Amino acid sequence: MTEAGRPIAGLTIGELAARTGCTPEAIRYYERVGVVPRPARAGSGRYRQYGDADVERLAFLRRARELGFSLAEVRALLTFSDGDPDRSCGDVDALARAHLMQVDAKLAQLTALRDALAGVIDQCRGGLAVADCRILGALGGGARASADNGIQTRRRADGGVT
Amino acid sequence: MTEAGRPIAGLTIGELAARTGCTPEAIRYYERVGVVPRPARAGSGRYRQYGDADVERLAFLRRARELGFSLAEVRALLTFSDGDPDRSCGDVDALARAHLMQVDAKLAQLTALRDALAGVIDQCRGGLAVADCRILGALGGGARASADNGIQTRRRADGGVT
DNA sequence: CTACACCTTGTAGTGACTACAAGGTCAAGG
DNA sequence: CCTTGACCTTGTAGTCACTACAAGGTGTAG
Repeated sequence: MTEAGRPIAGLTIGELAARTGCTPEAIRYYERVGVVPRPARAGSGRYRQYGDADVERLAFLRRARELGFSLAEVRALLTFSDGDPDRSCGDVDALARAHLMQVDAKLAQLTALRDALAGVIDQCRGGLAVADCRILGALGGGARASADNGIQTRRRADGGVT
Repeated sequence: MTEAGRPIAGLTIGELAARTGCTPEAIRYYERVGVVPRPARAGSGRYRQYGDADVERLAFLRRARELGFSLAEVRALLTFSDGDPDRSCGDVDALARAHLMQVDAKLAQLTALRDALAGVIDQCRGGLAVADCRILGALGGGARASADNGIQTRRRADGGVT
């Protein structure tokens, strides 16, 4: 790979960081958890030395993270691309599709949240006294209903839409 | 408050949890970080004893969390509603609006992510060899461009769209 | 009296880093 | 040669909002 231009001789972690948009701390973290391999150390000192392959791997990692893949998913993608290059990419496709479904689900949740929040805000003109605030009312108002409903599910599976 | 029905005498943490949809562990956590006050302990034993006000506060907290407010924001909202009830609720309104803007921004990012991911998937028919996989290509392809651009911003402010 | 469900505290783990401390190394300038 | 200062090294602790677990205490029903 890297068909364009001369190969990069030896990068320090800071240079690699600058080229890939990661921080050196993040790169060391990736190394620690085994998502990127431990690089050679320069003969003279003991600084980490990176090359083209590292730049690519890290750029890949960063892009995948930006697309919302978890580090575990990125690890899987990297395993695929590290493996037999003649194998079918069906696994990669499946992972990406599964992730897309998750993103769509999250999008739906977030949209619902947005509308609920906008609705709550819409009821408040901001000029009321706190005692009559519609936002606080809307947020607090459900307690009685819940209590009247009696005991509900514990251990909810939230989905963490934050 | 609780204008409907008789007041609740004394709830254990488990009962409070069931009524508010939290877990007992989460409630103890909220107490530890000071978002909910330390309750009285029953005279007989040393179990936590909760009442109506706690049910309301916790229900409020949970609803606000479900709307994506951080615990810090919930704390602020609770401080407003704990304070002078005659004060204007403009602060509440401002906080909610700021939060809505954050949600909208996240929504935009997530939508862009979705489209990028869908586009990447669209290029792959799943039958290719890994070496030619369009998904891996699309994710890894930017390394050279980035490298050619030279050094970029470090310490990016990500926005964390996950 | 014994089982059992629930409670108590405290600690450690999650994900994906970030922040800091205390020290080592390297290239350039004087 | 020596110093300065930027960068690197390791290791540890902190973030957020919890969850999970361990080891033991309590309350109630049979």
